[in-house]
Amino acid sequence: MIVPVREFRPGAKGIIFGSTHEQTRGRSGVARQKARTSKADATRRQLLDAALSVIAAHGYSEATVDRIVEEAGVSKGVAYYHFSSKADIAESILVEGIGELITSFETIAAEAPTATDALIAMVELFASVIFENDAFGRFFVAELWRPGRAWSEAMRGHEQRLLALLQAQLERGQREGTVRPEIDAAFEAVALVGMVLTTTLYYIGEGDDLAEARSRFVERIRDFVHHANAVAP
Amino acid sequence: MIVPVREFRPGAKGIIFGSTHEQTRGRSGVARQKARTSKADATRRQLLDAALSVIAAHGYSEATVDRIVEEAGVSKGVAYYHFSSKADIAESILVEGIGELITSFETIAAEAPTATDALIAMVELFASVIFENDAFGRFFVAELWRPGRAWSEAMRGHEQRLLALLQAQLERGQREGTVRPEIDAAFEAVALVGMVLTTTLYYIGEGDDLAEARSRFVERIRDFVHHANAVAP
Amino acid sequence: MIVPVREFRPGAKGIIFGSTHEQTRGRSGVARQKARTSKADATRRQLLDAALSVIAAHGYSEATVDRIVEEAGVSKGVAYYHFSSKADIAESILVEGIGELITSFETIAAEAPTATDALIAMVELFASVIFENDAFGRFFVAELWRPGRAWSEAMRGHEQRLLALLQAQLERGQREGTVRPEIDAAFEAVALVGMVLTTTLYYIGEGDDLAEARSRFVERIRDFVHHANAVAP
Amino acid sequence: MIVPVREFRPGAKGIIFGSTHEQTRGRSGVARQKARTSKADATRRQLLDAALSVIAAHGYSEATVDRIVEEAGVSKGVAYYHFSSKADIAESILVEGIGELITSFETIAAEAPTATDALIAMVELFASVIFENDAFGRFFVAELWRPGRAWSEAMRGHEQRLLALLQAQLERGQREGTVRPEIDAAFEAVALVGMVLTTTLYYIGEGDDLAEARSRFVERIRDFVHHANAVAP
DNA sequence: GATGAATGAGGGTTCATTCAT
DNA sequence: AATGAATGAACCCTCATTCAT
Repeated sequence: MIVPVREFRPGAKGIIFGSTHEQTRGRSGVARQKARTSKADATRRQLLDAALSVIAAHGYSEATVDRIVEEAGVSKGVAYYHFSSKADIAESILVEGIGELITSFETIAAEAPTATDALIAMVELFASVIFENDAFGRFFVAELWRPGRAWSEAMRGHEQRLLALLQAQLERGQREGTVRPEIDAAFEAVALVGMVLTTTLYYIGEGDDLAEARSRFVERIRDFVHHANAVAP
Repeated sequence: MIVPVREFRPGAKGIIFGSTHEQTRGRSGVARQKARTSKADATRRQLLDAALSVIAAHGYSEATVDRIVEEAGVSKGVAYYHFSSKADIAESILVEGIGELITSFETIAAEAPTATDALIAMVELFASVIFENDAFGRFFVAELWRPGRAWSEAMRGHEQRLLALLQAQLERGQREGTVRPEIDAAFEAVALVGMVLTTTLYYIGEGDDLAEARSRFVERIRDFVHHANAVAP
Repeated sequence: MIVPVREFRPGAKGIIFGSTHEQTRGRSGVARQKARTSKADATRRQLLDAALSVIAAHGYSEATVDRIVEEAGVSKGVAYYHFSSKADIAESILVEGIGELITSFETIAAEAPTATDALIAMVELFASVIFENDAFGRFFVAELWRPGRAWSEAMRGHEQRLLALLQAQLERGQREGTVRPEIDAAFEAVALVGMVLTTTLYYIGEGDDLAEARSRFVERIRDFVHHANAVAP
Repeated sequence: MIVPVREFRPGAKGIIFGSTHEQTRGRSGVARQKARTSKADATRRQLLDAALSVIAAHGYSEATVDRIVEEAGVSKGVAYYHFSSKADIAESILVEGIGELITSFETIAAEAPTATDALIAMVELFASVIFENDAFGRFFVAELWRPGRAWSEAMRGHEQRLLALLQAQLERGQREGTVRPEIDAAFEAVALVGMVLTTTLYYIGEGDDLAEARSRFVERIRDFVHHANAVAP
């Protein structure tokens, strides 16, 4: 019995769920203000959105600040008013995005009746999110294993928490007797993330009819994960 | 009964199997000559090796030609004598590396008695290769899904062939009744590549005792793949 | 009766008449702005002036951007902020310079009472301009017949208009009965430009006392042109 | 009465008259040999021909040694065996070409019955030569007034001799009473060269039917020169 | 808060020239 | 005589970042 994924969705906000404003406080020059004006906030959000689309299209290194501010329709100066560097912009995107994922995973973990339900819901949510925001997905894969990337501790921590949440459910499943005991939960968590990410992007890249493809895709991921992990009936 | 993977290995040479020289002829300015001197060939190989290590450490964009030639111990000019651009160097690495993988996969496909044997051998070989040459693996993951990458048709073709070889064995397995019929072979092939790549790099990154870790790792990949695909007994 | 050339001179400004700023708007990255700040405009002009002097001294190919910005006393970056390339800088000079010549020629054409007056005034003005700004003259000759030059359509168009203005007066002269009817006006226009350019530069190169030399020189050009074209009395 | 130009033509040889080998001795490494082998000579000639065509097409600065040796079908090493530098190659072309012109002019000067005959013959020959070898003509114009050009004394000397030969005939014409006494012979010589060069190239550039255009063209040059210089009847 | 002109280090690439073979 | 691999100085251009206004 699968927990309906939709219910786990937090109120729409943030990068990956298409929010329009507010949320994580950066460490930028504006952070000291108790309440940012909505104008400033809108500018910040515009910059993040523009940055995400530019980075998704060309990769982090090839994305230039010029291009980002042009896409955002603001001047170059503001970018450096709201963020301390180009890396700061990019990391904000990643941290916010993964943060949302973590929040959702935590909700799922807390509410799902069984480990199996939780795992399937997590994988499905993950895949859906990437499917609907491939810009973020593309950036995520590229950075996750990019050699020499220099994101902060915060970023590393976020990655670890995301993996830990999956790993925890796998271990819970082993205790519940629904996940094969010989499985290495840490290994499996990485495998899941890698697989979801790569297959999703592959599918999107195919240029199929997305609406139709998505449900088939989620079905496949679910099936794959199920068989890979489930104790034989 | 598993076909011993080792026997499929072609004579050690080339990028990913640690060759020392010779092999694929590039399309560089020098390519028209019938037989490059071994000296020139050595220089070319030095450049490729140096480039691979630099790119693996810092990523393609951050890798500078200056750094590559310094590592190779040659002048900047030769790099452009042997290759037409920085991208050409990088692509040569990728194409040669994937080319070797393809060759090995083809051998496996031709010799393995069953689809299951072939699949396991392929995945095992793939994982082993990445495990032993993480520089190549790192470059491969980074480029495979990098947004806006501009490798040539040749590169695209190589990727497709690699996936096709896996897909073919999955389909063969379905015909042989050992791979679940509801599986989408194309989807599965992508999932396998993504999973092997990401988990391998994760493992290497952990900094464990590699020698020991490797056999456990290969075991896990094999187990995962088996359960995900095999028809329940 | 010769129309006094001086009266045709438009208000002194621009490249060839020694202006200090403003005027033609380039098609550079900054061009979309409604009104550049005078500071930015000054920088742009400094770059053009510096470029002209460097190019005049060493030729386009030998002129380096480094040298130009050094001469202009600005950083390398601004050069590319105001212009899209080295070629763009050079072409701006040419286009602005020829543009001024065209404007003057048009004024002369409109005001001169006879074709003969117009022709003499044009040639005299042309020679004077080159005489006083040999940097521009040198660049002009070099580029006008340089093989493989790749200036834009705008540049080609300007050349054509300049020649057309001369040609029109020659034809007018033929109608007025003061220019020999057997003359090919198009051919003659080219001959005039080539001759003025080459002889002027030759004279300047001689290093004579310029002030004195100039009037003798203009006299000779005028005499030469007169005899070459005039209907015998 | 015009001296038939054709008779002044020296036996076909050299750059501009389409010779096949031999002639001016360079200061290259081969110069000490009393008699170059015909093989070496052929190579040298191939290089000069290739260089001329490349330079004519792209200009001196844009012409690369690589391109020249490729066009000549020889290796890069030989180029530096036969010539000391790229500039040496280019200058050899210029010096040989102008040298032939000088020789022809001297013949004309010695044989023409009157200054008028000589002048017309010279201009006609000059125009014909450029007309038939526009590669040389293009190179000549480009270099003659190129700022910062650094050809040797030999080159300067050749230019001076060419001008001097024209100037001498103009002065002879003044003594003979056929050239207007008020003309400055030195000035006029420069004007003639500049005009012939520029109009010829203009004509060639037009892409007209060359065969037909040429005679009309020569006629115009002759007419122009005649009227510009001749004492009114 | 916001602008856009300015900076300058450094990147990829070209090319005349040299030299071992 | 000839080859072609190798050198390295320079060149054009990019771009993250700063700062006066």
